[in-house]
Amino acid sequence: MSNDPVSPSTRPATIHDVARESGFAASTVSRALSNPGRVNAQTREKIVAIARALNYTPNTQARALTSGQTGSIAVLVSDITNPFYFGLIRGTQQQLKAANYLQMLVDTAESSDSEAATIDSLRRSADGAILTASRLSDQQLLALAERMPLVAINRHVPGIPAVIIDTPFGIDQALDHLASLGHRRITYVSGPDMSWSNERRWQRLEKTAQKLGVHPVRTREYAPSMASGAAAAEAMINSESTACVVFNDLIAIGMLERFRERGVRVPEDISVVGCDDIFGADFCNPPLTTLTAPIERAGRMAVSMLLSRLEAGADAPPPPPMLLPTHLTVRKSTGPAREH
Amino acid sequence: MSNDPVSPSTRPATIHDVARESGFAASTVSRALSNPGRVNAQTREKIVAIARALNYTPNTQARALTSGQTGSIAVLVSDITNPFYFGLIRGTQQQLKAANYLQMLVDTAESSDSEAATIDSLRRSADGAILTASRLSDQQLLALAERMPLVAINRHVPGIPAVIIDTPFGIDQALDHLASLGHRRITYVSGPDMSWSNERRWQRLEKTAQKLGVHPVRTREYAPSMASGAAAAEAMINSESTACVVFNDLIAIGMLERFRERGVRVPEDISVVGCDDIFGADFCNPPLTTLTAPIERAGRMAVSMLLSRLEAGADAPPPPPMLLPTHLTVRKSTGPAREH
DNA sequence: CAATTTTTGGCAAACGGTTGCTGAAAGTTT
DNA sequence: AAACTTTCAGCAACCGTTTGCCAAAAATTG
Repeated sequence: MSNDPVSPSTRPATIHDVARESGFAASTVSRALSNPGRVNAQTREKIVAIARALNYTPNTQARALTSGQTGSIAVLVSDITNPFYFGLIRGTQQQLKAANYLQMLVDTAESSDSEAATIDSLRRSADGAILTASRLSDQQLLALAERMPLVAINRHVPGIPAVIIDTPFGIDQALDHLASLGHRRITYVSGPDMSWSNERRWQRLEKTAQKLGVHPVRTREYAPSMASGAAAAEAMINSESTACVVFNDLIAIGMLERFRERGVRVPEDISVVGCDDIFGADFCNPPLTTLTAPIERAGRMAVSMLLSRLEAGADAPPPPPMLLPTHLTVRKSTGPAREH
Repeated sequence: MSNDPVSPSTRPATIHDVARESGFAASTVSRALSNPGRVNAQTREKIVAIARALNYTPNTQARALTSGQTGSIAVLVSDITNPFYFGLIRGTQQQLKAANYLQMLVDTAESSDSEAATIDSLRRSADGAILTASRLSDQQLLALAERMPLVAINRHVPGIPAVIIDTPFGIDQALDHLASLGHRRITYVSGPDMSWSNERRWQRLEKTAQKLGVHPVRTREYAPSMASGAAAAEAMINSESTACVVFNDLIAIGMLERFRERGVRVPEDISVVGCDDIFGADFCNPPLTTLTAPIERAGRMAVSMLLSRLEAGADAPPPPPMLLPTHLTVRKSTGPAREH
């Protein structure tokens, strides 16, 4: 091949260049490229050939202006620091790429005011948004959903399409597991009070524990970071529980570290169950027994849901929330309860 | 407050709505909002007030059409599966957000053909791009750089602005460390042959090892994943080296796992040094001695570099590559060489 | 107070596409 | 062969901004 795959550094060819070169009108070129049935096969062929030769790429901005379609989806995460989101982002990225959409990654780390404002400014640049762990109120969320197609992850608000990882379902398995190992007093190491998932997990734990004749205890809230695992570990040491279920793996792994520093053996002295099965849960020390969540799959589902919603139009009835099951993955951080 | 922060579900206000409401022309509104000096202070105030009341958000697409500025930057990663990139993405995200840019995250997982094509289609939707571990040839990269502002990470091509994590510098420290522990034969566990960083690391290791009177050995290439760590570990076991420096932490952690399964003790039998210090390197078992790279900082730097390049204009001379130092973080995976 | 300069706001033409409408050409039916 | 239908391509308006140019108004100067 003598000619470069990359043309000289002139400005990109427009639809008008293709029109001039081919002798057809711009409108015909437009239709030839995006509305195949609307134009003679021969004409289309000719136009397509010329477009390719000119290395023509439609300008997404301009297209968005009339069609209203931007070809990109915003993915909002509340804290890009949390590895849980990595799986999610990976999932959304895969699916978006497959559907030829672009992913706009946005970190909303701030107050809910800024979150609403951010989304609002995005409304023009994205065809829809995927919200993970949104801090918006139900009303804010609903108001937003009227203005822009939305899918929420791990958040249930009636009327808003959602993908929900059914960790409570896994909680039952975790409690069965712990109860059968002889644990009679189990602490739930709580995540942020504002977190919807956190509340759900605790409620399920409380209920199921009572059924199993196990005594449930709840800690104060801890930020979802490894660092706060240290404090949580101390709290566990001072408690009388022999096992804990932790809001997420990040805190759990932090606790493991602290336990080792303090000479507390896991699982001989204390059993630990995490939630999510993030990257690292399998190779930490000891490997963490955890509720494996299909994180990537959740990301992919959310995208599919959003995309099919875009096709269906906003007036279509919102689909029911999609529940993704979790399962307990037993590793080395759980064992028989210690004797008193 | 009686009125919602979110207006009713009508379509968003345009500049014309603001114009009509305020009695000024659209052009004046435009100038009032984006070209402060060009308009009377009072008029501006009035317009700003009305714009706010109408909850007006400029349409980025339309703006991009005339101004040529999209307000977003593309970040290309070759494999979003690799946690190394998370740090990077986090860094770019932070800096972009601070500068009020949007991040378009793109996974180029494929052949270099598709990479070039992807970037080309992005040219219209982004003001610039950050390339991490690009598989493009030097020429392709240079051609691309003519058409769109670029910053490369960990890739040096003369004429292309770059941020380079100076791992080779750290390699020296690692070798000093290992040599002083009595290791006399050190294996470099190689990453992908095509990787620029991989080549640099090996060359430095080879050179420095010889200076220190240590015998350097190089393995075949391994894919940068935990899974390939198993094979790499086997290779180490069958070799006569007592220590290894591994292309990256991902492989290294995979090796650690395998060593444990095989009953090989780290660091008693074999010492392992990783590269990058990714999430997890501190809590794996044993915690990994590694070359800590300022990953997030690299992301931030790349963004700053790109942004200042956008301001300076493409004709400004390309800045020299920015070298970011690494340092050895000693944890528990390295120890005295075993006796023969 | 006339002449000149500076401010300030409006008109209209882009930017690069899409799309409703129109009419010519071609094909079909009687 | 006339009447009717379908296919196909072009015209022109429009999407929401920005910006060059112009003129009215205001401020400055002589």
